[in-house]
Amino acid sequence: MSQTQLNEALDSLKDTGVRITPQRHAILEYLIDSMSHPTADDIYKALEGKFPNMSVATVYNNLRVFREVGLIKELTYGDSSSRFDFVTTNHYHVICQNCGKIVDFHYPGLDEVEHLATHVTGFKISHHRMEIYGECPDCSAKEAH
Amino acid sequence: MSQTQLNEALDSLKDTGVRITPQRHAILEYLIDSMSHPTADDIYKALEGKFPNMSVATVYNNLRVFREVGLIKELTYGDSSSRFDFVTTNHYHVICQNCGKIVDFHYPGLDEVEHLATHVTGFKISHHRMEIYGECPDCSAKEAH
DNA sequence: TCTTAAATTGTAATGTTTATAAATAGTCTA
DNA sequence: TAGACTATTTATAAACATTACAATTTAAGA
Repeated sequence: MSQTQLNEALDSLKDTGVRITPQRHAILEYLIDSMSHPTADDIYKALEGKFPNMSVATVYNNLRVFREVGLIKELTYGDSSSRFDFVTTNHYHVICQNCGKIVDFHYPGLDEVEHLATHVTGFKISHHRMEIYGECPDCSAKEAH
Repeated sequence: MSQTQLNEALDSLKDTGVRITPQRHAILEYLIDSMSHPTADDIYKALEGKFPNMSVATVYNNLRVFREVGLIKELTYGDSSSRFDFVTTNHYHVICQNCGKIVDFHYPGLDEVEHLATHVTGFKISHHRMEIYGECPDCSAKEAH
């Protein structure tokens, strides 16, 4: 795991005056380690062993805190529940419409889109998000069988 | 209103073997006319006068049908409920993070992104979505007061 | 160690969306 | 046009994710 990322995250929490609780430590650690994009429930279930008494509300509360501090991004796809992604470098996501697999896709940020949007709409643009949808190689292979 | 769009939509429903009911007609008409991006509940409330007995389930059912036929797009932003958009030309959305206003932003489709994603990930890409976030002029003006 | 405000917990409540079964109504055929 | 078949609507209940709340616990600074 990336101890550096975790420490940096903890520091930035301290700087914002957010207390470091064992639960927060564990949730952050899980978000950094898991190469997936877990839902709140995924996190809750994954930490059940370590924190048998942890409440679902704690997971949600802290995910909100982390989001407000800018440590994580909330991804809302079509499905019922949000997914959470630890913020590292700028990247987009490619999503398999068949099995739901999410693959990181590094691509230079589309700054020119934001600039044009500023001109056309008069908005003060802060950021954008993009997702790319398709079928992953595994699913394509299975289909061909 | 665009009678043409409505008729084309009704035709493409007929072609797929979907029955034209008064409720479907009204929901489609509302989606085409409303320049906003309504939620299922918005639609339900808007048609209450015309169809006092219409069920919420009918709205949801038909929005799913329309989506499957490709007439509308379902947009899942951060908020609690999905929004629905009648598909016309390719455009993206600029969203005000303060008041929630959604403005259409016409921009040539980012085909090269899809191509690169194909190469890098091996996915069979079908489409992508992008949203741009910021603060609308009205909200900026109010803040400055 | 003590104090205090913040965080956690457990539970109830909210709100959106789906499932289900009975009633209704389009559309096709004769 | 009438009748039959099946899709659709309705009403309601259920599922599900997320939030609100009050009581308890705890992190962190003095």
